[in-house]
Amino acid sequence: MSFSLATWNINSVRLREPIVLKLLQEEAPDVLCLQEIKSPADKVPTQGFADLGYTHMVVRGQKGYNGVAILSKLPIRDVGDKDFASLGHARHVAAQLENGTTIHNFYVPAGGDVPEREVNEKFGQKLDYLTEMRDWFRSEKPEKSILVGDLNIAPREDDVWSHKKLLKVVSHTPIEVEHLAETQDAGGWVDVTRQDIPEGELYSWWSYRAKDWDAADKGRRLDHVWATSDISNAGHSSRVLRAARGWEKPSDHAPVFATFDL
DNA sequence: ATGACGATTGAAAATCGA
Repeated sequence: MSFSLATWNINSVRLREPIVLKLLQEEAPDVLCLQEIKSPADKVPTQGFADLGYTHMVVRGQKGYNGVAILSKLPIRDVGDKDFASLGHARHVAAQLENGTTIHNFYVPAGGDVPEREVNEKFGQKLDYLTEMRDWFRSEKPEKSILVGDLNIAPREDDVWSHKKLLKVVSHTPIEVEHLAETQDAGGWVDVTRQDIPEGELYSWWSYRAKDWDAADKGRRLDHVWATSDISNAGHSSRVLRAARGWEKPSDHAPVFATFDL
């Protein structure tokens, strides 16, 4: 079988229900992983999604902050969550398709402003979150798995608009990139987006503060699609739907897509 | 320097995002 998947930091699923529906109508991924839904589970608007065929949902909600959800046209089974770094936040949930593929949906902490754990507790929490992800994957040895989400790190030089200018900016500092690489290595994860699009500038997030985000194009690739090496060759057709950043009342993130033949 | 904004809570201004 073949299924398509998208990951999107939606920045409030209730406020942006109209553009979620637009994405489902126009792009029709089989599975949509959302982050920053900023809603308790029982307040997520599900009727419109169900009307479009997305009758399955696995969700971890939280009032006001964070929150992740997996919407699916295909049957999915809730296979749990982990509270890495013991933050008490809803930042991870996993679901399994009937063919045995596990999908992890992550919202890694942003990490605050200053990239030093001594002066900024949030930065330390971000690093700790990644370290605990790493240790978990070392012990779990994931197989037949896909990991998506807003990992809040742009690892490569061509994942940011200016490598030099962002070296000391949280999301692109060497220590964060190192932590992400260790996490990726621990699970044997392959970056499917960069497997498909190995060359060139590629972003999935543009700040709300830019006067003209499209013209300035000062973006970062914070949103990722990974797969374990046993199935990474089944991944293809990766793309970023940049147009969604320009939709009515947009999220500051654009959705990232991939298709898997499994 | 992108910090020029936007969402949430709670009912104004603070907090968070990255």
